[in-house]
Parts: sequence; structure tokens; C-alpha cells
Amino acid sequence: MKQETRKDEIIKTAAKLFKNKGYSAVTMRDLAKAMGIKAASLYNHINSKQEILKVIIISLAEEFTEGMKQIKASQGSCIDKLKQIVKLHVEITSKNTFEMASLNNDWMHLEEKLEYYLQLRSNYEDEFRDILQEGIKNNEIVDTNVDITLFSILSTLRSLYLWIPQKDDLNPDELAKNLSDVLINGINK
Amino acid sequence: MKQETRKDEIIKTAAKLFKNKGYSAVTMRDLAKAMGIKAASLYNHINSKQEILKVIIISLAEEFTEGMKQIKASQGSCIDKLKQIVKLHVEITSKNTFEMASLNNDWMHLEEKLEYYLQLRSNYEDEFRDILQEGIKNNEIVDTNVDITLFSILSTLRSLYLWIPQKDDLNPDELAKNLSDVLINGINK
DNA sequence: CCAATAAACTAACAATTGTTAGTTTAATTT
DNA sequence: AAATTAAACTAACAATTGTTAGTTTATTGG
Repeated sequence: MKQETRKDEIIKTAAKLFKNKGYSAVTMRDLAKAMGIKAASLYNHINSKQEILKVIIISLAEEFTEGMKQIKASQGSCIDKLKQIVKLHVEITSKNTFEMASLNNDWMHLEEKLEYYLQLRSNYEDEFRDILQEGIKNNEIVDTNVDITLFSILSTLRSLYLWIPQKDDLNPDELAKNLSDVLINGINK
Repeated sequence: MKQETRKDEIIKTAAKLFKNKGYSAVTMRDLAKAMGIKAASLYNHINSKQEILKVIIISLAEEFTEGMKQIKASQGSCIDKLKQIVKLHVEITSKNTFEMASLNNDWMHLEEKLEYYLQLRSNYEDEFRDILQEGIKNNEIVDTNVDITLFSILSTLRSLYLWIPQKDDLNPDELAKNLSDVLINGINK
């Protein structure tokens, strides 16, 4: 476990502020105040405001990409892979609630890395859709509109960052299990 | 049908810009350029940037509140009420995709009206939860964690604004039906 | 103890922000 | 034709923005 640098602290603090007000509404002076230093001092550690956003978003996006790659390579049924995806989201989100807010809401303010980010996201969605589609082919998953299903599940998973911090008593494994239940089996009795 | 004033046009255009970049990142000069006029001219029609956001968000929030009131007063099973809620979201979102983005992402920049908005939202969630809870009591709905269920359904409904504009061929009634299906019955075969 | 490094500081910059004041132009009403 | 109104304009403001330059202070390794 690498020890945390000052730069890491700044990025973590920035993510916290970004979650509350969004990237654009947070000034370098806000960030400096939250760190207990002056704005100019931030630049001993980071190159620009942009860079902070880039680090937050891209590292998370790559973590999801890597997770999906593992799941795709795994054996097991499609329903099983789906459960793994839910678990992936719950785990990453539990450890990065603030950062997930930026991933969801501030990605459009990426500049040079915007295209790369969109590529990662698009690929992720494609692989997710493939899993659902194979599930339908295998008669594991009911044959409704795939895009609606994908949209619905992804919406829930992407909103986890809003919900997890409210329940700090929460066991990630249990949440993943309950969530998979609701998403896969619905609520009908 | 009241005819559209210049103020309405400005607000509609603002909502469009807010959806793409968020409230804070859109300047009055951006908005003016999109309207084909100079920034100062906007102030012949509106009082402040704040006011634009307030109009967009509060009117929508009140529309949801009114819709929920109707549903609550209606007869029928809880599953039926749930379907009505889905329909309510699909209908409002179809007609207000840009505005829904602000409702979801820019509410924290409300100032005087922030508290009022939070009150409306909190009441809405409470009434939604009540319906789910009664469904469980009546054996209509499976007895899992109510909060997870509420969170999951609401996440999907709140994300509709991202999804609906992509599918402009879309029939709102059909989407509502398909979506109810996925949310209520899940995807398991 | 000295040198080097890390990390803070003050002061300032050029650009951009929301907004106001006062004026001009075009359309509508009297 | 004159008067009123709606809606644009130019010019400017005070505050805030991200960032740079140059300097001081504290900590660490030789």
C-alpha cells in the first residue's frame, strides 16, 4: 500500500467538494481553504484544476474497464456475470463515493481526455449489452427490449454513489446481494 | 395554450445549455449567444441567472408533486399505482428532457428556493415509499428491503432524461409499459 | 552544520463573471 | 403623426476566476 502524498490529499479533497457543488462551481480558493492553505500553494503539487478532474475520472473509468474485462473472461452463466457486475459497482462505489459523483456528473468538463473517456464508457456499455443479449439467447433472461433493460440496470448502478454514503453501516456484499435480487427478480410477488 | 413569451424562449434555451454543461459552467454570454443577442439584453426579460434556474426546477418539482397527489388519491392496487408513477415520470420527462437535467443535477445551486425544493423532494420520496410499503403489507410486492427497492426504481426514473432523447421515435406509453415490466418483474426467466 | 528539498507564503496578472445604466431602434397603439 | 412600448444595443463596473513569479520557512539526508 503506497503511502498517501500531498497530491493525493488534494485530489481526495477536491472530489469531496466536486460532489457537493460540481466541478465548475468549485474554485481553487475553495479547494485551498478546505486544505487549510492558500490557492497558489496548490500548484506546488498539481499542474491545473483540469488535471485534478482528469485523475479522478480516468482512473475510475479504467478501474471499471478492468473489472468488466475480468467478468467477461470468467466462466459461469450470464445471470452470474450480471451479479458480478453489480458487485463491481458496489465495491468501486463504496470505496470512491466522492469520485463517483465526478465520474457521473463532471465528465463533460474533461478536455483532452474527453474522447478517451467516452470511448471507455461506450465500450463498457457494449460489453454489458453483450452479456444481456447472450442471456436472452440462452433463455436465462426474459426477452424484453435489451436497451431498456440495460438502461434501467445501469441507471441504478450509476446512482449508487448517492445512496451508499447514507447507509454507512452497510455491508457491501449484502447490498450487492439485495440489489442483484431486485434487479434480476423484480418486486412482483 | 398561452403563447410563448421571449422570457419563455430564454428559459428553454437556458435549460438546453444547462443540460450540456451544468448551470455553473453556462455564462450569461453563452446564453445570449445561443439566443442571438447580447448578454445585457437578457435582462430586459429576466431578473437574474438564478431566476432562470428557479423557474426551471421549481415548476417541474411541483408538477411531480401534483402528479403524486393524484396517484395517491386514485383507487387500485399498489402495483397499479406504481405503474402510474412510471407513467408520470415518462410523460413529464418526455416533454421536458432539458429541464429534467437541471432538476437532477443543478438543484444545489438554488438559493432561496433550495429548502423548498428539498422539502418537495423529500415528501415525494416518502409518498413513494408508502406505496411500496403498503404493497408489501398487501402481499402484492415481495418483502425485500424497501429502501433498496425505492432507490433502484427512482434511480431509473430519474435517469430517463438521459435516455429518452436518444430514441426520438419513441412512444411514451410503450416506454412506460416496457419500463414497468422490467422494474416490476425483473429480467429473470 | 550545511545543502537540498518540500511546501508553504505574498503579490499580482489577465481574463471572465453577473449585472447595471443609459441609449437606440423598431413595432404597435392612440 | 405622435406617443408608447418592447427589445435590442454599447460601455462599463466590481468581483471573482485560474494561474504565475518570486520568496520564505521547515524538514531531511549527507
